Amino acid sequence: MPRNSLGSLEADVMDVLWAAPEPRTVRQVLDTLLAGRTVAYTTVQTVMDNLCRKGMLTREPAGRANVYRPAATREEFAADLVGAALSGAPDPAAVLIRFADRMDDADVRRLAEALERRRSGTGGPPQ
Amino acid sequence: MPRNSLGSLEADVMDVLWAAPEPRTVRQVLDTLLAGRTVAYTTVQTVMDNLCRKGMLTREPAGRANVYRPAATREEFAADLVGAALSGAPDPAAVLIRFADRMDDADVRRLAEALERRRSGTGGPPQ
DNA sequence: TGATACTACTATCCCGGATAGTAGACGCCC
DNA sequence: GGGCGTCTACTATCCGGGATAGTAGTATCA
Repeated sequence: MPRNSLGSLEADVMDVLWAAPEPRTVRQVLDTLLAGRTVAYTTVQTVMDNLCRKGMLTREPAGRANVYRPAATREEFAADLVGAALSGAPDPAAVLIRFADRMDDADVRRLAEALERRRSGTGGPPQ
Repeated sequence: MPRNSLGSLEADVMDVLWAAPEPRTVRQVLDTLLAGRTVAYTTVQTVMDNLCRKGMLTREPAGRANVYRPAATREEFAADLVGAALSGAPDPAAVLIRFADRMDDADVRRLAEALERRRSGTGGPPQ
């Protein structure tokens, strides 16, 4: 079963790029992936090209190769997924309230505090 | 593109069953679906059988047919999806905080209040 | 200029969902 | 009680997307 709307290789590639402080070439991503699995250069290249077409990655020339960087942070992407999960639900807030029942107390506290901060208008969203 | 981890027909069937106050037979679901699309009885039957095998529906005999009911409410299912969307994110609460930026103020208020209620230990989750 | 590395294009395989046909069982009506 | 209609179970086909990778072309460097 594909992880999170991405295929398994796609997700692995995104993980590598999200973990990297700098944009990466296909070769660099491949080398990282080879630590945990076997996959051909061209396979990774195709997947990264697909991710570009889907808007998940941006590409820019660097020397004779291209470097790729995530178009969104992992958090932004995950937030999109949450939005998709909630689309079609008649009451999104009710779903999140239910979901909060499964969260641990520390996360609930952090979330509650963040919401309070937003409600009091203090917070422009960070970043 | 499939809606929310379910195929489009699967999602339509679930919508019918979630909207129904009582469990429904294949025939009844089919009749509802036929208002908006053309689909064969056996197609619906296969899809509902698949949903049973996936644990999304439960089936019980009723007269000479079976009736089907959702194994979980729409909210519970959506909460599962949210959980899946958050799995793999290193900081789930951060994702939700980011997502809250996209919610309208009324929903944020409701969510914040529900979280406060939970933190003060008042609320066993409804259901 | 030849070796190397990168890209673009293409092809194959596989899986899951969508779709529906067929066969068998069961109950009902005449 | 036998045919008719309905229901279920099983099976088959089709299609799209992801995974995988090969080939050809191009650019770069020694």
